[in-house]
Order: sequence, then C-alpha cells, then structure tokens
Amino acid sequence: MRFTANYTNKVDKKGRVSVPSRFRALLAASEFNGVAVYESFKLPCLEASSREFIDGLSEQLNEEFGAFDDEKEALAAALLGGTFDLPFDAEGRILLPQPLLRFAGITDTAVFVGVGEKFLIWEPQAWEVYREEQRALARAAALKLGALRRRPELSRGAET
Amino acid sequence: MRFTANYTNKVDKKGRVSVPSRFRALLAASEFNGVAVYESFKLPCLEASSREFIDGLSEQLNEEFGAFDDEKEALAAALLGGTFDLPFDAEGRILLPQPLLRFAGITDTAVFVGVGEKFLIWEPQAWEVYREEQRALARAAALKLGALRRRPELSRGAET
DNA sequence: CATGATATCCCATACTGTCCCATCACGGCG
DNA sequence: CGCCGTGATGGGACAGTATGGGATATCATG
Repeated sequence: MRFTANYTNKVDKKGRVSVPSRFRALLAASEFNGVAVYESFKLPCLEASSREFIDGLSEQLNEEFGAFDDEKEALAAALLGGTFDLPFDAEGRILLPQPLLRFAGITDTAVFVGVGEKFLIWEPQAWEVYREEQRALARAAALKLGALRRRPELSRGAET
Repeated sequence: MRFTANYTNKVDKKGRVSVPSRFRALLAASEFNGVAVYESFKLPCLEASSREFIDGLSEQLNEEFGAFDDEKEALAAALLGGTFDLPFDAEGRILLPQPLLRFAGITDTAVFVGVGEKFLIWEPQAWEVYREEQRALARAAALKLGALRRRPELSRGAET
C-alpha cells in the first residue's frame, strides 16, 4: 500500500470528490469499499487510509492498555472519534462531511497527496504553502547529505 | 462493534434525540432494540453501548479486581445501577432521562462520538474543549502510537 | 378516583445521502 | 485522425434520516 504523486480534483456542491483512481486501486484490496478519513493531528489537512489501518491502531490501543485505562480512552476518542468511514459511490467518489471540509478549509477543490501508506487531502492554497516549506527543508537536507557524502569526516561543521 | 466519527443532533423539548443511523446499524445486532446509557466516570459526558457490552464490563471488573474488592463493588454498583436501558422509538430516537441530561449539561443539542466499542454523548461546547485538549495530547503521543505498531514500516509515511 | 406530568406512538415534513445516468476530457489504439 | 475506454463531473430522482407536533397511554400523587 504505497500512495504516491498528487492529484487535484473538484468538490461539487454536495461535497463529493472523486478519489484518484490510482489511490482507489490501492484501496481495492481492503474489504471495506471506501476510505477512513480523519483530521490530521499536525497539519491543517485531512488524512486518509484503509480502514484496516485504523482498525490496527485501535486494536493496539485495546491490547496495550487496560480496559479502564485513561490514556487509552483519550487516544481512542481523538483517533476514532475523528475518523469517518467514507464509502465510494458507483463513480469512485466519497462524500466529505461538513466537519472535515471545515477543518481543512476545503470548498470547491481538493488536492490528494500520496505519502506512503496513507494520503493527505488539502485545500489547494494551504497545500501550496506547506509544499513550499517542505521544499526548502528538502533543499537544506539535500545539501547536507551531499556534504556528508563528499566529506564524511568534515560533515559536522559543513553547514552550507 | 466499532463506533467511529461524530455526529451532532438536536434534542427536542421532550428530551428526545436521534441516535445516528450509523450507530444504530451497529447496535442492530443486539437483541435489545436500544442502547445502554450511563454517566461517564471520568468525563463530563454520557457513555452508551449495547447492553451486552455492559455485561461484559461488569465481568471484566470481576476479573481485574478481587471478588470482594471494595473498589470493584463501587464500580460495579455505579455502572450497573446507574445504567439506563433506553429503547429506540419508531424513528430511531431515544428519550434521555433528566438526570442524564443534567449530568452532561445537555440542553438542546448533543454530539455523538464513536470511540470503538462504545460512543460518548456530549454537550457541544464541552466536547469542543475536550477535543482540543485530546488533539494536543495525541500529537504528543504520536511517538507512542508509532511504537505500538507491530509493523514499523507502516509508521514511516508522512508525519501524522 | 381525579389530575398533571411523563412516556409512547403515529404522522407530517424538510433534508441529506445515495444511486443512476448523461456529458466531458484525455490518451491509447486501430 | 476518428473511435473507444477510463476517469472525472454534474444533475435529477428517490429513499432513508432527522425533527417537530399532537394525540394517547401510564403512573405517581393528592
């Protein structure tokens, strides 16, 4: 399950969006014909993955913590309480609930970004901004890596 | 039995609320056509689940604590004694008893939050506050969640 | 036994989520 | 270069849900 690349799709008046077919193909393996979508904890966007993935996490919570564990309760509330199981319609679209649209600031367009075992759903503008930041970081990291390869012994002070 | 997502519904003057159909669908498996609702021990909200689940909990209490443990007695009494079996009416609504409404501070609107094997019923404002706190904690606990995963490669996507 | 408050039941109505079908845009293939 | 298949969009039709009221049972009381 490796989501990659990014696609920009329209969100119609009813709140429907087509999930990129490439992504849908990856999710086909899932028993549930749809995606589990939730609000990202760190970023102003939505995250989506197979329902099994989320199930796995919540199961872990039940196993690792006791039935009456406070921390488990809190994590479950944050994770499951914010996760919507959205089924695909015949055309491969999902209906994004108002709360999710509001959280991500999405109105009529959404950007789907594959990031490994899950994908993000952004409001175009926000995505542009975030992307710029990441590019800057990547650039810095690349330079650093380059420096490391060329002169391993000197890498410590090689901030270019 | 896996409750997820959150829905906001109206509570009419009579104290009736529609239980989200998705939740109702999950409870359909239960022989009792309704839900078991009780006051949460830790949070200022109500908790609800199938009658069967409550029975399971009380059994668990017997296992986790000694048979004559005072705490167990207290918990069991509070849980079993304070639980209301609320049946669905023809429209899928339940009538929340005054005591429960007062406890949760619910007046004309209620938020249903799925948290796995049960769901919570909150007063909107209170839920919003609690939710923000939990999101912050969840962000902090991200590493912990990652550590819980059996398959480490699954946690390597973009940062949650 | 009468009475008011409370719980049920039933019906009417506005919405919203789904489903189905038509149109378009884009590439690949005769 | 036009035909065709797949994916993305839009809209309309309908059924399932969420809500509100009013009429009817129930029950604890005075």
